[in-house]
Amino acid sequence: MGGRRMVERLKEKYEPGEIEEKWQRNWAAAELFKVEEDQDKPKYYCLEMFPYPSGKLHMGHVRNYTIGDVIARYFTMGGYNVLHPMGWDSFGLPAENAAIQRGINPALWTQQNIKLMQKQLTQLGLSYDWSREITTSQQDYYRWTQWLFLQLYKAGLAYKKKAAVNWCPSCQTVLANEQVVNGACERCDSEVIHKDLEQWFFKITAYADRLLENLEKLPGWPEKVKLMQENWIGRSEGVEVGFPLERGEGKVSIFTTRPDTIFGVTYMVLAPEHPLVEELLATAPNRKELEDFIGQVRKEDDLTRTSTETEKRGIFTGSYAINPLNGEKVPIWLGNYVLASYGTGAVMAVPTHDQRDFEFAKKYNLPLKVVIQSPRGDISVESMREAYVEDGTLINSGSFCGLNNQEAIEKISDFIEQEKLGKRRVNYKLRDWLISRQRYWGAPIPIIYCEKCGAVADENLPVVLPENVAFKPGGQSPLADCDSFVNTTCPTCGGPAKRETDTFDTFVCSSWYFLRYADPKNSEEAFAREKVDYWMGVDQYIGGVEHAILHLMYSRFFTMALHDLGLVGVDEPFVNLLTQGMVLKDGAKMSKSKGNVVDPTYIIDKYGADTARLFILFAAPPERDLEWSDKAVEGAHRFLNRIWRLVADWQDVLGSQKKQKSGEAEQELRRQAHLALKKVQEDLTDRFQFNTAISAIMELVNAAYHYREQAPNPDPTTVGEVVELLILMLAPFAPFISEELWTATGHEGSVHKQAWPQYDPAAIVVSEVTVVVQVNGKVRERLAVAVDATDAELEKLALASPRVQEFIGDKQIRKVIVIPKKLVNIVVA
RNA sequence: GCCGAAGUGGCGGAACCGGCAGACGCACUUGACUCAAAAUCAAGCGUGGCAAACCCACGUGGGGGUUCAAAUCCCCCCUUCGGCACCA
Repeated sequence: MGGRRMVERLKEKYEPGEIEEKWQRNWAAAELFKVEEDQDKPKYYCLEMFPYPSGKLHMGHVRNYTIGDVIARYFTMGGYNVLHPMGWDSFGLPAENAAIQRGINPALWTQQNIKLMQKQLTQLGLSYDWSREITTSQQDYYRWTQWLFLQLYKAGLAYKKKAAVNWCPSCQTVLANEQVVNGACERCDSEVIHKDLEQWFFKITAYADRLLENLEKLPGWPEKVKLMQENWIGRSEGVEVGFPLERGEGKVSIFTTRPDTIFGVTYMVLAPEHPLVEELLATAPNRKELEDFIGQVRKEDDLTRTSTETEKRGIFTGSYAINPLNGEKVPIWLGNYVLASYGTGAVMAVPTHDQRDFEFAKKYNLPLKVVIQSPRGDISVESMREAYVEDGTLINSGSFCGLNNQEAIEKISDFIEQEKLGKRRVNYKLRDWLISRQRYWGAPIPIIYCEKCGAVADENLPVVLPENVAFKPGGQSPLADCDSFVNTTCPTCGGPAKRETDTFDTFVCSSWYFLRYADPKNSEEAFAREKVDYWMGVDQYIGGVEHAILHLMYSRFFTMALHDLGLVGVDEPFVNLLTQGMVLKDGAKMSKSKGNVVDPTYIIDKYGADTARLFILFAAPPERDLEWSDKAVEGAHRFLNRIWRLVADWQDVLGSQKKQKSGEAEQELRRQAHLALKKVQEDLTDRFQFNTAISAIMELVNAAYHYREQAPNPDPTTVGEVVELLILMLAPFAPFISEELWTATGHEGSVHKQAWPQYDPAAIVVSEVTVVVQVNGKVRERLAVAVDATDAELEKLALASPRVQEFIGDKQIRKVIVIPKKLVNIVVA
């Protein structure tokens, strides 16, 4: 405990506005939260997902950053060297829209917004090391985004190809699969259409297996998020089998996870986009009908096309293939329910054991053949109402008859491979990540197209985004029209060449920002490996669950790829992940359109940041959704007032030299303080239960008020210790008032640089406990008993109670269960 | 349709490994202070029974089960939220 010095009296009233502004200034001047690598302390990297600088902080941000701040401050007090940075994910459409609609320069608009938000974050009392601030739209950052892209490009992990891609007509750009939600753009909700375009991709599928397997190495991630990623990657094992065409040389390759049902194939279905279709059309007698069908299906939008609700439709092509396992002739159909983009774009159809095939076969009167019999033996074509998809025994399957179908999957796969009919294959739902965007406000893709040399990497970085461009209301990217940008020379041959005019998806920028924080000012390289290796991985990452797939999977991919290139030591970026719940008002997410938005600035102005923080931490556990309540905010404010008055009241006692007797009341108060400390510590260490930690502090304050009532002459030693502990444990939650009270109680230095206090186990010890006595499981008596009472003594005491005897009456005692220090249960019959 | 999470007072929530259900806060009621109100302090506050209780019964979405003992474990069902959605 530091020495006390004479201090000014605290004002009677708690006035957060004044003190919060004062400490904002003092902390900034003292660079209180600046960190450097330090080999003598354990490091702790605490990170919250950085925001898009919209210019206005919303409650979701407040919650996200408050949670992170409590963790950062708690670990700092716990002796860790804590990295707690903040920055801006500042490329993106809103800046460009502002330019188009209001003629504002996007860079300037972004810069202004950043200023506004910085101020709001500072007001919240967040302990960021602002010297590490990064802005993804600035050259000193995006040149390294470009550089990292080139490293992936050279490693064969970035490529350009023509493909049917998602196009948002409103945003006027392509989208990654992950950005399409129910057939609509995740940003603006417009219906997404398909376009055949040449686009840049990252080969994330090369990491599909690792992204999946590594999930097991992430025990600190919520199961929910891991499951979502697992489903998104969508790994399935099966075999790819070639069905030779009846006429001609070709064959139709299909992918199936159910090779055990291959003897039950009665037809096959191709996607209308399948490359073989054109060939089949040439010889088809019903060519016109087929073309009509294809035209119809292709016209349908994605949502209808892929909905389970949509009726399955198909048409026979007139051609046949041969089932290579039994030589049967199999008609080839086209169908709207087969996806060109998954597997081979063609399926074998087993209507008896696949529900989709069953429905299709029933509709078009295609034959059915049972090849798996249920253990009850009741499966027959005649009695079937739906496909039989359970396990069973193989029938009608040549030499494989009699096998259990699970075994048959292996045996038939082996056979297919031996006979070279096909081979085992793993398929993924995951597609490569489409990273190019037809927008202006993003990092330019550093590629130059030369007529002689083709696509050439531009190593002369940064490729600067030109500032003076014309924004047109049409919504098209102005980069393509910017001649001074487009026209350049080829780095290889020096001849005339043109630049790529697409920019990166902003998710590319945010896939490595956590690495840059380790070395944010480096102008020679993206980051020094030793600095990144010191700070990585992120010990605690905090953000909204809406990034469960997008940002969190892209960042994992990036980290793995950079690890393989030898640029970073870790291959997983985030060790522990906390996904915080939403902030609701009237049961719904706060949104402008619903008119239920509560402005954080308004709350801070009215009650102070400490109140806002305390409310948001207290109202619900962090993972759960939080319902906003004006009344509960006032409750949080009332609590801080209560602490303020207590300390103000006791200021005289603290300064007093008078020794008072330390009696039972003092001992009890001390016990409460150390109990609270233990509870807060446990709640912050094991799991981030801020709500119960705060309730423990509230109980301590209640106990202190109780003591004040009881003891007209409070003991300065006890009061001093209790107040000191109270302020220390409040510090991570409500940093401003804690700092003010810390100073006002005569301490030197910042409360936020103090070591977390250790609770005194001796202070917590009690001599007596209350033991509950039950008769047949119902509580009938409570006894005050010595803590060290033996089981036998407890039983004796319980039976001696007249009340207990009353309930036992003349019944026989069957059993007595004794749980030391807790309970005695007497079982009677 | 499939996968996952959650259902506890008037409300937000607590209850760690099966051991006193409802901590803490909000709302509400009462008392003190005040001419009065607000603020503050103190006390009460699951439902039903009773004049009342320190008494009794019931009570953690519903139904069953395991156990001396279940909010907690098992089975079935209902509701809400989230994710995926013809992935062969």
